[in-house]
Amino acid sequence: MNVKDTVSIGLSAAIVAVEGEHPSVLVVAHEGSLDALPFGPFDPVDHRTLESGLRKWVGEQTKFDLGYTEQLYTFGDKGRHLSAGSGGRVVSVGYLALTRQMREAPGWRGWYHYFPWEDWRDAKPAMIDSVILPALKKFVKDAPDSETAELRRERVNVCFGEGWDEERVLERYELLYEAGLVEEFYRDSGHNKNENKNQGNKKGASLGTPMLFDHRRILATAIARLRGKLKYRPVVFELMAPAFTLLELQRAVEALAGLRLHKQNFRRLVAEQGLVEGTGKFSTPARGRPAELFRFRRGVLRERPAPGLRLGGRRARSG
Amino acid sequence: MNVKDTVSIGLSAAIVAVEGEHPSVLVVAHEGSLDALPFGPFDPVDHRTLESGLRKWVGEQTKFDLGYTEQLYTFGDKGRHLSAGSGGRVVSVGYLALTRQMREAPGWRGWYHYFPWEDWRDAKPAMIDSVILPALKKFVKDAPDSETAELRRERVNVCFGEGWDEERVLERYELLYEAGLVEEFYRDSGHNKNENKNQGNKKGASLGTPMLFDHRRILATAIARLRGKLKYRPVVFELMAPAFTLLELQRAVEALAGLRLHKQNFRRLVAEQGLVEGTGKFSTPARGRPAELFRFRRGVLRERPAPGLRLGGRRARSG
DNA sequence: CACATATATACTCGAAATGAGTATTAATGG
DNA sequence: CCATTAATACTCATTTCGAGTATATATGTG
Repeated sequence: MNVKDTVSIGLSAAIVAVEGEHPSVLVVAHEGSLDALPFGPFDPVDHRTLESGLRKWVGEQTKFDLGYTEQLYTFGDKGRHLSAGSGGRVVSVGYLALTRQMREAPGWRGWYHYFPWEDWRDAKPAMIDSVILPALKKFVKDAPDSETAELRRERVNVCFGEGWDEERVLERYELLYEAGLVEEFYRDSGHNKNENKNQGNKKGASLGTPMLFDHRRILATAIARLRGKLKYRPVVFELMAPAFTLLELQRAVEALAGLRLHKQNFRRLVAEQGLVEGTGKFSTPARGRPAELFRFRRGVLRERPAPGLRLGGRRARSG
Repeated sequence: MNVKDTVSIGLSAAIVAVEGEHPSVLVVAHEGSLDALPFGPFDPVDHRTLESGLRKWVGEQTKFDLGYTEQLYTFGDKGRHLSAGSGGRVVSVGYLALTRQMREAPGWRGWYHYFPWEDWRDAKPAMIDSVILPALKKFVKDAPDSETAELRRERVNVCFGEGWDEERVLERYELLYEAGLVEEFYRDSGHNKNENKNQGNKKGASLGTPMLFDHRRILATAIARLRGKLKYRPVVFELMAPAFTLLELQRAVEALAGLRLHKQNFRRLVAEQGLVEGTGKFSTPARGRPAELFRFRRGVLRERPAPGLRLGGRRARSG
């Protein structure tokens, strides 16, 4: 068997935590100073399942125990993984993992560094109108034929047009990739950045912080999945301390969704869903009225078919 | 490199079509006469992406054009997939694929053969009360400790208790598997069926038709995913002929969801969403008033963020 | 032809969920 | 006492949903 015919399997994990208003992902330092997700090869001899292989590698590299984990997607695109010329084909399986222990591990980095266009909490990110849309317009115009142009136009509209859908993180990243707006595109294709006409950014700087291999794509998948899951599964609580105020809970959800929510309605929702129960204790804030501390009510899982926080209320800051 | 160290990648597909009221999946005959999903190797040299590899061999083997495809899950469990003595490890990537051409290919089989408890269109399947729930009650009672019992009770309630959630196909299958109610459990564990006390079915017959390896699990994943997707993505149309009546569309959705829908509301929904447009032509039924033929409006994709058929209306037959 | 049958299509109506407020209360620091 | 910060209570119009009733248009039968 030729080395070039072999397939090896890479396992990568997007390990997510939220500290206050900042959703973060654990990254490891790497060659070329590129951020990378903790990853390693799957060893068919040592590892009984894909997930146990992942846990082993992550444990060795980060000293972290993974709690909740979920398989995301398996990527096998030619040319998307290799930068060094080692030859064999790599198929990579991505995982999402949630944890609340953030400790003082040095590797945590806010995920909006990698996806600055995904944070709409304060306002629509200016870069969308100033950089992204003009460049994508060019991408549509430069399509080889009118059919491709129409397809591209539709994608641009779905991804960045009217009605922001916070779940389409992956679709947006893929579109930006294909349009040559993220660094990884040039690395993967071997083209020089300045050759590309679609380049919307004059200075040659790409959008967001790039990552090693296809790790940014995996992270995009993780964020998309997590944002979707929030709505019908009480996953936020995996990221919260055992006791929290309702505002802290709301801030965490907002951080993950990249949106502001209507405070009163958020509370109504949480109360009606029976997701939490009061502890009788209260927060001691520096200023302002103390809020009651709540804990997650495990019972919901028994009662409700789909307990989650269907967001919806996209609103300007009101509290 | 030792042969035993190599990993090969298998691609399996749940290829789904709907004929009238019957949702079907393409299965291939196999050793031991067990039904199996079509399975093909991923070729790292020929195939640019996993999905293109899938399309290629499905096209070669079945002469079918896949429309919509979606990756489901990647399994790598040791011993769970025996690659006929060749020794190497197989990691299998499962896909859901939709097609409308059913032709006279012999391999189509209704998916409720494999999951008879999932079809609630006529009524709640009697086997749930007569066989499943008693057996699961026993499964709860036989738990090694009270904590496990409580967990099992919760799962039973979520899966088969009040409020049927048609999307939990995989959860239900996994529960039945663990409770020893499906054939695959005995095959995988090597236990004799009659040893098991949890066996709720006196005759020793298991629930539903078993499949090769973990293919029934993959199919359960496919059905669950498809049922979920129906609600926010216009995937049904991938399964419909180019022109169809609204009742045909409704029947197809009902077949997939395993539920009856309220006819008038279904029409209202379809109309409001702008999912279809009339063709001006009419059906010519044997009896009854002819219905207008509709076609899918591709434009929705441009206009709506999440066009789908959020079902909801679980109702007795009314038309 | 009248009529049973099967289906399509239109319209109604109350209940619940949603989105966006206003108003009031409880704490703190100066 | 008052400005600030946040919690909490309550209101209200709009939309969506579930479940009907009513009527229209075809066929084939006695």
